[in-house]
Amino acid sequence: MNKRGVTKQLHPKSGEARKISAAGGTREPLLSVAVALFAEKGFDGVAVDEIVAAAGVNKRMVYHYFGSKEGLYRATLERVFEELGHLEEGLFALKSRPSNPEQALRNIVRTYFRFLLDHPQFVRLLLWENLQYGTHISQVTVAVRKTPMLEHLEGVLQRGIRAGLFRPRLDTRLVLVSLIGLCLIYFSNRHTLSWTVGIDLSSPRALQRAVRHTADLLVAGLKKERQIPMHPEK
Amino acid sequence: MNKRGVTKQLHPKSGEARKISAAGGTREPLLSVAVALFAEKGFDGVAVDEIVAAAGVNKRMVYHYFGSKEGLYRATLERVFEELGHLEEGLFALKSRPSNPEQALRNIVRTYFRFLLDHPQFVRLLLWENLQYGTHISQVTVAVRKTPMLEHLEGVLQRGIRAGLFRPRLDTRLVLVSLIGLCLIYFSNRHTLSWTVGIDLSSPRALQRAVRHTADLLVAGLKKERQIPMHPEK
Amino acid sequence: MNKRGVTKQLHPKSGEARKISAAGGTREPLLSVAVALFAEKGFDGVAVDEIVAAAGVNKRMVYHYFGSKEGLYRATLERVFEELGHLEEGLFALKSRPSNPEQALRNIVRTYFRFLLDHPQFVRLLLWENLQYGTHISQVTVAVRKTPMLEHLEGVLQRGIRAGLFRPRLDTRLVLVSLIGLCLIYFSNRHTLSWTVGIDLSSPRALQRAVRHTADLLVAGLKKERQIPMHPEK
Amino acid sequence: MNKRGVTKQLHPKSGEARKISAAGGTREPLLSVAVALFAEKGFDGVAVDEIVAAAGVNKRMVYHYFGSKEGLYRATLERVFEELGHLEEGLFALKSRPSNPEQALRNIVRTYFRFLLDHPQFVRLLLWENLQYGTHISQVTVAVRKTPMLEHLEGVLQRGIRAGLFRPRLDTRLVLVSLIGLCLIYFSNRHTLSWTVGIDLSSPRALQRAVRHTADLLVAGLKKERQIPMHPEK
DNA sequence: CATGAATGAGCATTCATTCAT
DNA sequence: GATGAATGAATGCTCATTCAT
Repeated sequence: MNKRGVTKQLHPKSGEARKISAAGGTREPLLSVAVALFAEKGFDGVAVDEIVAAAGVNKRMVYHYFGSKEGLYRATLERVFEELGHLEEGLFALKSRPSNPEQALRNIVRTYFRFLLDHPQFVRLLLWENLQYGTHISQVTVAVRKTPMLEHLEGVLQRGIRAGLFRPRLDTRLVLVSLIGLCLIYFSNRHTLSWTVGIDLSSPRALQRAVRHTADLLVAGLKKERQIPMHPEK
Repeated sequence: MNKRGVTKQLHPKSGEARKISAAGGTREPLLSVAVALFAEKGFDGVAVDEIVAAAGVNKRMVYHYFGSKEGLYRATLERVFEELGHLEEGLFALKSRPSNPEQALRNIVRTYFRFLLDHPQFVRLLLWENLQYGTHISQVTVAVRKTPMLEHLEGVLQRGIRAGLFRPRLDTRLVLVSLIGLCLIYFSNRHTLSWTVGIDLSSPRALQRAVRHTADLLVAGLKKERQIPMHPEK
Repeated sequence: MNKRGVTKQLHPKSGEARKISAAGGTREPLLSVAVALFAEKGFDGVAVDEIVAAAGVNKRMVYHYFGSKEGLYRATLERVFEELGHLEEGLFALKSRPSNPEQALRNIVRTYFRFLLDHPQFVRLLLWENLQYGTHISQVTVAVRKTPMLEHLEGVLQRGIRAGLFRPRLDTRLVLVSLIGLCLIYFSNRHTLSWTVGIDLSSPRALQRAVRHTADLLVAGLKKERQIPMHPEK
Repeated sequence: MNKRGVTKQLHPKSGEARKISAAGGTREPLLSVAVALFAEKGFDGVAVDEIVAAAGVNKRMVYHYFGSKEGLYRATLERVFEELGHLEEGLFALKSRPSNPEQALRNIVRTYFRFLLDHPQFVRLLLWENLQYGTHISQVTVAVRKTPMLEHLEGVLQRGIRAGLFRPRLDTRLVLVSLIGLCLIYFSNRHTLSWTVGIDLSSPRALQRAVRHTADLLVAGLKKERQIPMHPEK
């Protein structure tokens, strides 16, 4: 009762040994390939066929495990956003090593840079998602979670303020946004910046300079002005 | 990038007839619709059919004028970057000349925020492009040009440094990157920030606070430290 | 900008001459093939690929002309229901040849049988449609039209009633339903009838007997009872 | 319908309980669901996934018990035709025995109408089958059997003929076909008739009228003509 | 008996592009 | 310059069926 009377041929693969997946290894390959490809080309830029081909998996499995291309994409976001845990780990290292507020702030900057550098797929998926108005990520429960960085930063700022080092009345969330913006820009706009601003960040040295510059800027930017009031600015 | 590498733009051929039909032709509607759609959905997210339908133009015209979908996309980038050029020149020539360095810097921040707010299509196209590693924009001659803002900022910084207000040895390009990052983050990552940081920028008030915060941070961040070294930190 | 970098090959057909369709003959082949296939297998039983293959037409054309498989199906219904016009023609022949009511009725039965016999695709599509609760046909404007047969039958019945031949108070519509039922059953249930009732209608002779039987039954069924009780007539 | 969360009831496993669970096993749910779905949408219109989801049964069971989708379909036909057999026997054994031929005939019509009304699934499966040229039913042994109604009708007709009430030389099989056609048309073509003839049978009253009309027509149609040949027709 | 994972072919539909006029 | 018809290769998704356990 095949639609057009085509005689069904037996699965030709039944003879050969299955390649890698011994027991149930098709979900994982799919997911890890999806992470790579979606990060690289975005949701619209990737074909399901591409993914299954790269994963060496039957196309049907995407729908078996994830329901749809979008389901797979959501699973991808979920998986990658768990990497924020890595940022937490870096954070833990920061916390356990108590330092003065300025050093703590510099450490945060370094940690952020390192995280962005180490997780390019996270960075790119984040940017794709924002360009799509967060449509998909809003359906991923894992992602909707305040970053622990906020709490940490709050502590650092408070200490700095109490020590008379930082300006009072700092809004921690705005500071964090600025911090993120200062770091992320080097990754999110790398390509256009290299033309319009003439800066290239492919070399480790250039990156190091950027980190130092960023930390200097941020630290100074939060500090209390202790100028001997001689210039009537402001 | 073209299927067969054909570059083909036939462009204004028959000299005299072009001037007239340029106004009410089909090239213009195509281009302005393309700007809107490509900005909204990215290159892969838009179908040529969508564009021609919205422009009320025959599909063939895309290939007539632009050679390919990608050609149209490049023309889109070119168009938008051109507009940017005019805008920038106008903005800085008039606005920020007569103030002291700090005010000038604050002006730049305000201007940048306003620009990002007023030109979401430009912002989005820029972000799409970066996610595609600048593949398309590298073929657009117009775009490969230093932003006039760099020169303007250079002037402001120099004046500030000479006045003893800003730190010496500032790398203008890094400062500009920071400036852009500080402003752009509110637009490029608006959606994920609202979750992870808990900040929402849809209200004008929130945006105003963000602008002031950003300007404060940047100005302070560039200032010379005048602290009386009396605190035993570190 | 091909998704996977597949090199595009030139249309291999550009060399050969186009088969049949010189100017614009792809809509017609599609439609006539669709009539045959949909009648044969029903909407769900036919693949679009089947249709385009049989019509020797590119698949895209289905969507170009009809929008969807369902659109093509609707066009099919529309086309086939126009064949009801043929029934009208037969009807016209009947009208122009005035006869007594009984003969007129017998003629209608014959006409109906002939129509059903001559338009098997119409019959089958009618049945498929009814099994789908008339979902598709309700969207075809042409079809929603009272059959002219109703009017004709009304005339015949009235004449018969006035002549004292037929029973008064006959509901023309119910009579028409019965007429249709009496004829259609030989076509709609041919296959199961051959088993459960043991009747086969493949031979012309068997069909002829069925027609006579049906006409006899119907004519007698409408007649006034004139029985003089108890008299052995004839 | 559930993608991964198939409801999976684990069934009574422990050996001895099996004899009992034969009654409430997985074959039965499959079959009864199949009857409903195949009747509703036809063979091509139903997906195996649909059936197993509705039955809450693992897909494999279809192939375990029935070998294929078509096997399940055949089992469906078998099941429904079996029920029909029991029903018919009961119906005619009891109901129509003690009446005079005319009343017996009217009883048959009423009974048939009621049967069609009460067993829409049977009716629809019959129609689907006919549209597929009886391909599947020909492989169902149970179904290939003369309906007991034929015998019953034969008796009624003979009694009527002997009583001088019905015309002699009536072909019982053709009469049965007419009877079926007269009744079935109201169900098989309900949807198109409502348009072309303008008759609607959704109300019980309309149906009652149809039944009376049909019985009148059939009874009269079989009666001996007793007209006094006095009308100069033709 | 029962299950969930797996399969290859096929599904309706859409893509960017080109042709004839 | 402009149009609508045409094209082949995909697109996301579903099909009936089978495998290992």
